[in-house]
Amino acid sequence: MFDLKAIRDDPQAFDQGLARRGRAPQTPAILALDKEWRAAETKAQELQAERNKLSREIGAAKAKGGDAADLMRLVAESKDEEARLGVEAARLKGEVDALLAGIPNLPAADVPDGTDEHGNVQVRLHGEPRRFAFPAKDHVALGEGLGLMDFARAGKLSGARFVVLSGALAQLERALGAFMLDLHTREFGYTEISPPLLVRDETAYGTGQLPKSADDMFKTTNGLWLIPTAETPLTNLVAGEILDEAKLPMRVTAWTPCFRSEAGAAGKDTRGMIRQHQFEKVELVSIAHPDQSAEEHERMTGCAEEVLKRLDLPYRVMLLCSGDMGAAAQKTYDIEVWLPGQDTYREISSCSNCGEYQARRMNARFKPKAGKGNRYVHTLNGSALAVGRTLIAVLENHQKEDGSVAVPAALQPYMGGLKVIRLDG
RNA sequence: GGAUGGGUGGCCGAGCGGUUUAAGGCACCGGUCUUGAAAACCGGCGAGGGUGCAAGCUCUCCGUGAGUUCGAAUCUCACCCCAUCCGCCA
Repeated sequence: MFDLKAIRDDPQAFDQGLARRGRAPQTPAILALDKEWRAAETKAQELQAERNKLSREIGAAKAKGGDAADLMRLVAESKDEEARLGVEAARLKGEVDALLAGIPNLPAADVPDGTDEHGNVQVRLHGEPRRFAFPAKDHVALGEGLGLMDFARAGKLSGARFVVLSGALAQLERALGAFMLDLHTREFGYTEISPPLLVRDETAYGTGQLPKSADDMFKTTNGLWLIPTAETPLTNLVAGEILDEAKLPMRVTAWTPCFRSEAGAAGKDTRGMIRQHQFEKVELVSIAHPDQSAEEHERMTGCAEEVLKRLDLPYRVMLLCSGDMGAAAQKTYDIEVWLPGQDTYREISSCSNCGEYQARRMNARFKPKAGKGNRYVHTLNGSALAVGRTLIAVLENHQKEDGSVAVPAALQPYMGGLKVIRLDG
């Protein structure tokens, strides 16, 4: 959502921002509707003011035991017109709001221009792409080879894009989630949250999944949405609230399943665990002061990177270009992990600063110590990390020629001291 | 799922058809007093919008949405949420 006043003040800047995202100018339509709405609103309010005044006079007359029939007739005369204008104003405002709600966030100034992922810029590289003296297997070959990753049975239970993990791989998934949570809570000051996995329309709207991405989510028969990411419940924790400035930044984390219908991804990443309807993810969310959100964004990205460092996984950090960012983001870093089985880097985390885009939709504000009024907070979210894809990365990067997999030292305490996952267990 | 009681500003809480312009308190801000602080006292203090250069004027908001009325926080209906009890249940 956007500040209508800012759009009125500088429509050019707004459309230029949209152009960077490859969007057509929106302000002519917005401002035309806005003008109509304000005209209707002003007229309706004038009639309301008049009616309020007359009603007070009626009250006063009746209190004195007088006759108010003339005044009451006067009110009745303008009633239809007032109602008509009121409905008209509400309709126009609804149109403006609907238009604004569908527009993506404007890119931050330091986001590179571009139309797709080819415009992204590498900002950091950590480690070297791993090479083996033997042909690298992908996670499917490794997992199935170990007898611990079963797509056939998952298909029997649930269909495509599901997996059954067992034994040491099920344990590895649990170890990864627990390790990540411990890192973020103990070393980076995040508060662990166990949120609902089903949310209402308003909640999905607040973070921007609705109205645009309804097709990407699963809906229950009683109208709730299965969360596509813990960003949704975590960010909405502060919806409708006026926070104490001293409490910022508020940092929360959760390890949850995520559910995605992958409606537009037919044929993409159909092999293996890369793209599933259900996966686990540890999410970081910060509710930050507007002056500190850029700094918080860097910090959050660093927290996600730390997970990869401790698991000894090579990665690079990409600054997304204007055309490749999600709708809510004003700036996004993707972290891509090296996958030897695919001989490429694949996204394993996405850390975004959403500025006040989500805060406006959620009506999440804080009371500044200095100055008057309330200000919108900035919201940030980042995966740290996507557990399913981290599991893939561990398998592929720590594989050995015989198909066994070394457990990174950081995870061994979470696996009962297990050092190597091998065929016989 | 059934019954009952509730949802009022940042928080607590009164109000249950017309000076509500939402009492009172807490918190917060400014001031007096003080070496400083506390206490006490005085004053200020909800949000969003329209209009205007501005001072100001004005509209909306008491869970949400409809309705009754000249006039609704207050009455009616539906829905949502919370609490308690009962039922069911991991």
